[in-house]
Amino acid sequence: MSEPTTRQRILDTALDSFGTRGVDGTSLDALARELGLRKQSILYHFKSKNALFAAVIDEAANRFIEELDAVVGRGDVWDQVEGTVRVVFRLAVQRPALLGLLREASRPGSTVAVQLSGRLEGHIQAAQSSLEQALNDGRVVGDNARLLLFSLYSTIMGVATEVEVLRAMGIEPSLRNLAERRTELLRFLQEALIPVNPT
Amino acid sequence: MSEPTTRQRILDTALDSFGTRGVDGTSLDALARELGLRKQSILYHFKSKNALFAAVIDEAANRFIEELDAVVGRGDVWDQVEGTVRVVFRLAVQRPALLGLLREASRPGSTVAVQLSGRLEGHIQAAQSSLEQALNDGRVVGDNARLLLFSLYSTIMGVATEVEVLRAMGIEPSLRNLAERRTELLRFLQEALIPVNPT
DNA sequence: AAAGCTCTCTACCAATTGGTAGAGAGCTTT
DNA sequence: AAAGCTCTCTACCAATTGGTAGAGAGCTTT
Repeated sequence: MSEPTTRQRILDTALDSFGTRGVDGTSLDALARELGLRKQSILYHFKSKNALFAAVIDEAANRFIEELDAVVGRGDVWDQVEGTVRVVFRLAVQRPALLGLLREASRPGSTVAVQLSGRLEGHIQAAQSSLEQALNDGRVVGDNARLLLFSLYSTIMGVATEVEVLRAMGIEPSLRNLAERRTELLRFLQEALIPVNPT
Repeated sequence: MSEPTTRQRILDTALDSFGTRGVDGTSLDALARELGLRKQSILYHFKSKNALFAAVIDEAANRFIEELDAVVGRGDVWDQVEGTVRVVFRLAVQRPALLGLLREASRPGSTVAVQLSGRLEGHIQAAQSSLEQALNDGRVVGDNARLLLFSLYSTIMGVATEVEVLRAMGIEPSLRNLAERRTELLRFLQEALIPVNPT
């Protein structure tokens, strides 16, 4: 376990801060303070705040892809959905800022959205064609693979991310009810996806 | 049709700007410029930027409730789901900033989240007990009304809001494919909610 | 007509923002 | 040991931020 480089430390801390307080809500001075550095040292490693943001997005994409690759890609479509839910829920506990950053980056009109989607393109394509196949074989219910994938993404990310909505509904997010939430989500998705009479 | 008051004009413009560029991304000077005023006039009507934000959240809650009341509340659970989808999709076209603001306000750690959820409490309660009833009667499939409502919310808001994700999947959001997206969402939700053999 | 209220303005301000210039410490290469 | 490279620092800076103080125009109430 070698010491992380300063550059890597900056990326890590920036990911957490950007993902929780937002990019606009994070000043370079505050970030540097957190790192025990001066802002000018950050600007040595990244030529501007925007360049840092772009690098953080790449970093987040890498982490996300890394997590997904470990679980998704093998097995039936349903195994893949289940694996994705498992990954996303684990991240919601271990690294909530990562999901927060994805949320920030996918805000309408975001400048880094294109960059991020480029990084995830392969995974999106793979998921889509896997879903397409399952639709043709009748292993999954639906008309349009792309739109179905979009609904799946929205549901999973929303359920894992919208903790304030959860609070508004009188459920304090906790580790104790996390498993229950995940089970209910999986039940919901299974109901939506899996045909009753498999042919 | 009477002239709107300056106060109302500020609320309207602030809602649009906060909802699209974010609160941090909107300076009082920029807002005033858009209104043809000086920032000090805004600060006359609202004692601070934060007070303005709070008022905008209330305004957004009112508009949202108003839209929902016009469609939801009568008919079966499914009619209510369908009505909600219709309302949210209409807003996504006519007033995207309103949905953007809800998104901004429900960010994890948001200070106004409590305020907003207070305003929507009645509606959440009504939806929940309506869903509870339907679960008991077997008109809807599921275990837990609250968590089911949470899944529904996540799916509907996500599908209506995540336009950048849609782009990442190769679908340019347009009015032309909006109807298709809504139909697919409704099909997905129906599959998830409505039992195959109604007893 | 005088007094008061509503509202927008000009004139400022301290703090914070992202960013530049360049010094200098310490290690590595010649 | 000299020269060069990597890295962090101090010293600044112009622009922008949310906000205060208070003048004054115009309408309404007395």
